[in-house]
Amino acid sequence: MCLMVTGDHTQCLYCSARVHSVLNVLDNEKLADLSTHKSCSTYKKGQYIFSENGMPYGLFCVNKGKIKLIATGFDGKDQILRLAKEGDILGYRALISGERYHCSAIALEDCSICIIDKNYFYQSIQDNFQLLFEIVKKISGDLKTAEEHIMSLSQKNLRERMAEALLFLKATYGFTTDGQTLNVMLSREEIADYTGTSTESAIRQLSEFSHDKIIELTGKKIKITDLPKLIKTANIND
Amino acid sequence: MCLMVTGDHTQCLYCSARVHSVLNVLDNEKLADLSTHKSCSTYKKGQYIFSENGMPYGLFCVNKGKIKLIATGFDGKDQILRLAKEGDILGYRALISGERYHCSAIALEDCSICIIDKNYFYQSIQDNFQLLFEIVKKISGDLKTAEEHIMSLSQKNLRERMAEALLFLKATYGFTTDGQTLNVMLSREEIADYTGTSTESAIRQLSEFSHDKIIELTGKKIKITDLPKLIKTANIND
DNA sequence: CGCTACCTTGACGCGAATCAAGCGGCGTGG
DNA sequence: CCACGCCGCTTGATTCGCGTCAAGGTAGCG
Repeated sequence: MCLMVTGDHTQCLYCSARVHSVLNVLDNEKLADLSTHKSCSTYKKGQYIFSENGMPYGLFCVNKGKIKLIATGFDGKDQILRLAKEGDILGYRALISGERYHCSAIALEDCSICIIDKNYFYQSIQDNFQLLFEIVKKISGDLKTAEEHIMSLSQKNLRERMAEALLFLKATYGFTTDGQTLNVMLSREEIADYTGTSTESAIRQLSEFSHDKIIELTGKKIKITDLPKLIKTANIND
Repeated sequence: MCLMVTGDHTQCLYCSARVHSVLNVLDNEKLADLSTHKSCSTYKKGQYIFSENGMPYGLFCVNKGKIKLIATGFDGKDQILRLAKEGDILGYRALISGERYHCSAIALEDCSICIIDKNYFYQSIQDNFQLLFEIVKKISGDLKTAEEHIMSLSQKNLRERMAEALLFLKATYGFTTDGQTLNVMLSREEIADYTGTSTESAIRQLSEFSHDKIIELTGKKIKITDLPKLIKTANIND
């Protein structure tokens, strides 16, 4: 049987993001049932999907669009903690641990997102070892990423961290069709918020990379012209 | 029936650390069975329990002692990522995600630790939703802690981070019987490795706290004499 | 009793934050 | 259609926190 992936995301079975999702471990029958326990929304660029300190009421499942997860410091400066794209789930950490959100999710571009009912989700993971196991692996990956970020922030200088940040963006969103340009448009401030620096320093570092012929900058587009040199600059050991 | 907690940790049923462990969700029968699928070891202070890049062969379960989890930077400087104590499990992240260890575990003092067979562990989490769920909650907590650490490193100055570090040690290991002295002895270098600074700067900051009458230093003992002021210094929002 | 590992303090220099000012693009309203 | 204003980008000047280097003290251990 050939699966009809029509892109009708109200029907999980036909969701275009299905193959990239941890929910793909569910069989067709369960996916069809899932569709009856969720609602769909769209979010404009810049809109909050959920907010720090809010209580989760469901699991977010990204059908389309890019999202940043941020925490805001006491002085108002943001830190980008994670990035998400289609097929990703959001809000699983708070849902699993039964806590409030400790960060906010904001749309980086117009998004289409489904919300799976909380109780249905709890029931699903109890009935389905594979589903919970996939989610644990996801959280484990996030933990590893976070701890690598800790290493980076505590031991590396700005130049190395910025190189890592660009490589992280590449790993997360990939390139556009030209095979060199990062497939995501972030403001300089957002790049700084991931890297853990000021906007001005981020700008200076990017323009230094540009002078070093490692990248090319055109507005918010970033083209990586010398990937080996960028990797070398990042000083990654493992 | 009254449980015999004799402290014989070769029998999980009677392990003194049981009540603090995620494994406590198992019933008596399962705990008894667990004892037949594990081995016990002791580790001297400073000894490696597992190493970065090693393959996990089982789940470590701490019966006694304190442990640091560290990652070593390319310049040889360590970063303390997590701390563990009796009742804690170790090595679950790599085991779940099926990867190599991305950090090393080192005994901060003489330890007694059991190793649960890997395949038995996999079988246990498949047969027992509650066990896996407890472990997910544990990893979720670790992720939250790690992301708070990221915030701290990227936005706070040394004074705030050091205050946070002392509060973290208090939250993890608590006080000794006097109700003020941290129940853990770390070298200045280890404190620096958690805080993300140099040994010299850590020493200077601790001695500044001492002058400010926030703490009292006696060798490696740290007595928190003004907890409210320490909390205020840490600038914690949530 | 001496060696080694850890702790402590001082001096210095650099990386990056901060402050300030000018530029450019885009959307809105006259 | 053009002018205005706002927001993001960029660059320069200045400051300063903290890392690094150096030297000396102290405590524990064989």
